[in-house]
Amino acid sequence: MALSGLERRNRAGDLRSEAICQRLAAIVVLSEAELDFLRRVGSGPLSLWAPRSFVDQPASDHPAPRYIISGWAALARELQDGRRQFVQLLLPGDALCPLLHVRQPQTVLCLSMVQTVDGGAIRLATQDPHRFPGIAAAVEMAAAHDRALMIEQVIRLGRQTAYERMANLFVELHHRCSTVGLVHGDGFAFPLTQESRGDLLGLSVVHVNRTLQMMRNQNLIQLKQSRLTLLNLPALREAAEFKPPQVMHVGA
Amino acid sequence: MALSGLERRNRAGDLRSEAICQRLAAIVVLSEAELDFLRRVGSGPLSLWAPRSFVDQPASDHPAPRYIISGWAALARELQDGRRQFVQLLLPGDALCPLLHVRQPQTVLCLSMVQTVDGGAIRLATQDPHRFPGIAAAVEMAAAHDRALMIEQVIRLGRQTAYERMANLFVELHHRCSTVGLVHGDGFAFPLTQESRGDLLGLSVVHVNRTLQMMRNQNLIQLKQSRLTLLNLPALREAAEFKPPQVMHVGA
DNA sequence: CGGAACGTTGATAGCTATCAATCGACGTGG
DNA sequence: CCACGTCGATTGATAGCTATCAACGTTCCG
Repeated sequence: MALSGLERRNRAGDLRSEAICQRLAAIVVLSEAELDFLRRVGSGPLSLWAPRSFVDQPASDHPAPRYIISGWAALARELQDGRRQFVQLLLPGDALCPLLHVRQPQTVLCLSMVQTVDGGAIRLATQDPHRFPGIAAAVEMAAAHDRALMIEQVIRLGRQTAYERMANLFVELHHRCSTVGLVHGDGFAFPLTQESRGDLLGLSVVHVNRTLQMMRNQNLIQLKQSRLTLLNLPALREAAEFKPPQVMHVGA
Repeated sequence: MALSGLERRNRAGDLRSEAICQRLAAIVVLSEAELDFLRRVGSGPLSLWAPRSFVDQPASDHPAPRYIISGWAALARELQDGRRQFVQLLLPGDALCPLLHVRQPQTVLCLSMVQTVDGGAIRLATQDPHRFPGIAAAVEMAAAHDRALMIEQVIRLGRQTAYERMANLFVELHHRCSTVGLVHGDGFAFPLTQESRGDLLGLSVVHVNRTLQMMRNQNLIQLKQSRLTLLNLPALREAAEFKPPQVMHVGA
């Protein structure tokens, strides 16, 4: 069937904004007008980054945030002797502006092909809470949610064993992917190499591999062709001691 | 000399708010009116917590933040089997509202006697950026600064050795204490037991002790009677690979 | 076919945890 | 005043988790 130019644009925007809409709508109920607004964000110009590329930091002190439409990235830090640590993973629907306001030697590294859209409009919406109460609240709470996830990362690295860390990570990612509609049958695309997983969990590549084998042998997971399936979510949750951070709904 | 009631109140407020004023003024230049405003915050009612006590979480979804006037606390998380991890330390001048908007099993544990004041007025000031541009900007950037410190915590726990972690922590604390005027001659009050240090750095008590001995034997630090002195700050910085996160000054 | 990237496996070393015991400081009650 | 218990710091011995080194297999691609 034929679509007018406007309809096609909106359709494309729909698809592109899907992750953003789902992420924010999972936090606060958004009005139809607000969803429309977010869909228009998705019809703006796209940016593309190749796997392994670094997202260049804008020179401006107050850059507009960008939002990930598809693909995975990581906020990474490298030590002088080459050791590397990922601070957090950035998934579709997440904002890509982690260095805001502070100068620190972090970089944003793309782990797969990454598509982003400019989030300047979303920032403007947050500054007009009268017109976009839902968006304003959701963006604020999404930041609190991200903070809660960083706390999880601290717990993992500080007090959990390799096995627990990995289980915890898998459950967290399942939850996050599920929020933005990327999970199908408890499986989801998982574009991390074992080296990346090591950098995220503070482990060596070799140990990542061995821990993974253990979970495979216990029939807890299946991982092939960059697709991770959690075969026994309850057991993984138990081992991980992971509870998804629950955002509280704010009145007014 | 005699002081009027008002003057005395302001003097007391002065002293009490000192950490808050210094913390925020270190980020953004504050006008005299804004400093006065913060001093009045300090003359409000105090709350006291004993060492080892937990700060009870307010039932409200949107509680007013509290600010630490004196003493140290920690945002802590306990695992089911008793393992404990501190996520971040809370020092004088820091806001004491780390669980905002998200339900997670964290607690705030006082590591020494802690005095706080109600920060409701400060939150109101941040919502009136026209009247208090400096305070609004400073509070926002202080949050970004806290986030940068949590990133440091991730790096420590993920990729640094016990020795590096401890050096990094000491340098960070020196920097933070220095910002709020608590450092005298490269030494500052350090109310953490070795167990607390372990919970913060993801180490066992025994290993904390041994690492500490090593640093003592190298004449890098001196720690007695709950007072930590950094004898060789450059060497510690080198070992820690710590760069204090620099807040960027935002235009308008 | 060669090479690069990634995954896998074995052997070894090393860092850190755990267990246990001792010591000093402190406060309390007899 | 002293015995006692508690808390924190310290030390030694041992175990265990994880890193490192090295080699090999697999897949993919030019």
